[in-house]
Amino acid sequence: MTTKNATIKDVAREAKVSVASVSRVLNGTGGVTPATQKIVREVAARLHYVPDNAARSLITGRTNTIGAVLPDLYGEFFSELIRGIDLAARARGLHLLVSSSHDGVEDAAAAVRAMRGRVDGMLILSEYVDADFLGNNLPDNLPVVLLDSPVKSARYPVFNIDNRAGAIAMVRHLVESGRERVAFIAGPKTNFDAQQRDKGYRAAMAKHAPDAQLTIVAGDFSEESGYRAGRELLAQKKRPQAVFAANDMMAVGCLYAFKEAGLDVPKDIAVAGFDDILIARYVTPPLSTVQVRIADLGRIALERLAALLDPADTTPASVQTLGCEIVIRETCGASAGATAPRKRRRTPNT
Amino acid sequence: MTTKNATIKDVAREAKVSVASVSRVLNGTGGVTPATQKIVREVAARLHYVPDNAARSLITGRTNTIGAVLPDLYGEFFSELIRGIDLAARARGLHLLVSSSHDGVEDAAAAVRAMRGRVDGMLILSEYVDADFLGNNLPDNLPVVLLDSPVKSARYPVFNIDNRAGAIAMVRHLVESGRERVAFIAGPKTNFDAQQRDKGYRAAMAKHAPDAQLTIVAGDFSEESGYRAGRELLAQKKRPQAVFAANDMMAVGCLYAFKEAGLDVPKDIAVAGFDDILIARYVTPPLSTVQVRIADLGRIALERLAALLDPADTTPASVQTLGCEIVIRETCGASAGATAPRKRRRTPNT
DNA sequence: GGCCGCAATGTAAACGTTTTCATGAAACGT
DNA sequence: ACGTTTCATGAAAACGTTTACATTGCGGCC
Repeated sequence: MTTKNATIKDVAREAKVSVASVSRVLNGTGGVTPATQKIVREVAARLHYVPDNAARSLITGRTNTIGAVLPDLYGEFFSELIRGIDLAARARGLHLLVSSSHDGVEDAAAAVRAMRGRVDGMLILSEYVDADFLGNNLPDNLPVVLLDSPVKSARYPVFNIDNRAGAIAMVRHLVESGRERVAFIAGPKTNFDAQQRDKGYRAAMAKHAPDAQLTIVAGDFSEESGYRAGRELLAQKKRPQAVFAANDMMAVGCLYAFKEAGLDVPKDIAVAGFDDILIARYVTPPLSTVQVRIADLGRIALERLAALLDPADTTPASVQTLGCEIVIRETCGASAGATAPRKRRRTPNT
Repeated sequence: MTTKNATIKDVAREAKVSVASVSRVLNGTGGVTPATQKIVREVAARLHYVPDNAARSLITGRTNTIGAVLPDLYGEFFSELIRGIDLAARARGLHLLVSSSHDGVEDAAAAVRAMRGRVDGMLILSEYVDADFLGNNLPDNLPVVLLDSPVKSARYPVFNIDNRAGAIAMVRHLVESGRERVAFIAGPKTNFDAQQRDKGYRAAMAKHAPDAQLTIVAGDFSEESGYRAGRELLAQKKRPQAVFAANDMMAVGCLYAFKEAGLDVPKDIAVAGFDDILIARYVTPPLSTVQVRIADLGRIALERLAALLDPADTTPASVQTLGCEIVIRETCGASAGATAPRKRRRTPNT
């Protein structure tokens, strides 16, 4: 058994047919007698023959693989995203090549280039990627779908989360529940989601609480930064009535700061986050947040990409936005209890 | 720019050299005049030339890609595992092809076979995989590293978590803290980790609480099943003094059942889990658990696989076991407070 | 019976690289 | 000045497939 791997030629020789016939049988191309088919299959099975994908890709120009370029694999966001992508890919018989953790535009470029000839299409989520970047680093006929990106191009479909609408809905809820002074804990400056959520916050405040002063403190999406932001807010002369954090981890950190200071959430101050990560449900009190169906985002993006793989596809590229849903839990004053109906409001898709 | 992608021939023609020289320059094989190098590089850059990986793989027999076969991508365990793998792979310039969600041995076999010619080696974590399976579905010269597997073979290195020692350490701690009657919530019967944790529980009870009666209720690693198990335990005539769940999600579910029943954890009953997932820290009270350094497991396994990729490697295959560490938090009676030093006990590696 | 058409099969080119080997030129030692 | 070594370069084979095209054989039809 320490023999070399069987090739199509070995099968052909052993079955006393030509390689073409073997290929035809194994690919189901048709035009082969049932009798020959049987022989070929038997021999192939006996030799444990499996076609070499490199050779096949070379000639067909297809790899049946799609590449996913992500900034990192850390945290629930990416794990859910990749899960959605993987599930959808698998359903279509596509393989998934992941490439993550690039810090810097050069690094990202290398990662993208390294996929040449390895994938039929790419799903890209990276703050370093814009239209120029793609034009310079990718063959121009390679299907690409962008995630969470400000790029507006007729060439690349984009799928975004409706961060703005989600933020607006949450701020509106907070104000309507009687809390005019809503503070905001911002995310990283270069993060597209964070920017959109920031904009949403400002827009909602302008509309629903025009008289309240804006309070925005910096954060970087980490729990630690949320904790610091919480302490900073406590130190202010006029404490806000509610805090809206640009993501859940910061909201959790903020919650700890308030708890530490002896505040009663939500009575003294309300807290809300964004993402609806798993732990949002488990902190005490359970965290109100904006739910993003991340796995769905991955699935939808992959489905679009899969459609693009067919050269006959002519759907024009467009920017699509995925609605989110606010989930009101106890940090905003929802009644306690696991069975309490949660208030939800969904922002529409597209 | 809607031209066909440049090949090495295009570069050669344009640079007025042979394809061999282009190849040599771009691979840094040496034996090329600095002058020619310069020209080639310039032309390559101008044409946006990127070598086709399929062709390269075909001739070199290497793909610089490793495959990761996992049962699912859901939950923190797998996301951490894949993250550890990815990081280590990236550090070695290896790409990562993931394949997940197979339910059934045939499905897994297809997944494994489909990787033929796509990867240089594989990392496999699957309950369906044993030595026979691998022998039947893989070329016998393909490097493979197994994760979390009962397989003992001179052919395949295996990396396991020391579930047994971890379970023993936790049960011992519970008993030593004055709780003799420790109940166990078991995991899925077919899951290797779950089996080992079960064994550890029994061994520890036999040793440290030989007089206590064993109480084992079934579970399936889901929060829901933990909740049901918790209610089942409450219904028993003689309530246990502590509950050790085979994973954290079940422990959390169990915690809810107890909370719902008005019990005081840890005063009335102690609870412990296994895995140390993120939410263990965030539930109230914070959950005692056995910490598994999952990302490390992925990293170490990949490093071993990478070593195997070098045909000169002669290290014999062995089964290695990664120690875990018990983390005592409030569900076992540790003092509250974020800054309280957490009691930890580490079981040794290997 | 010869011819046509069709289905099954085979032959060989092509895919884009790497790499072995041959070639020729330059550098070197005597 | 001449043989020998070294070095840059090029030509061509090889990798394992798919597929366009050629060939074969055979039955049916006139």
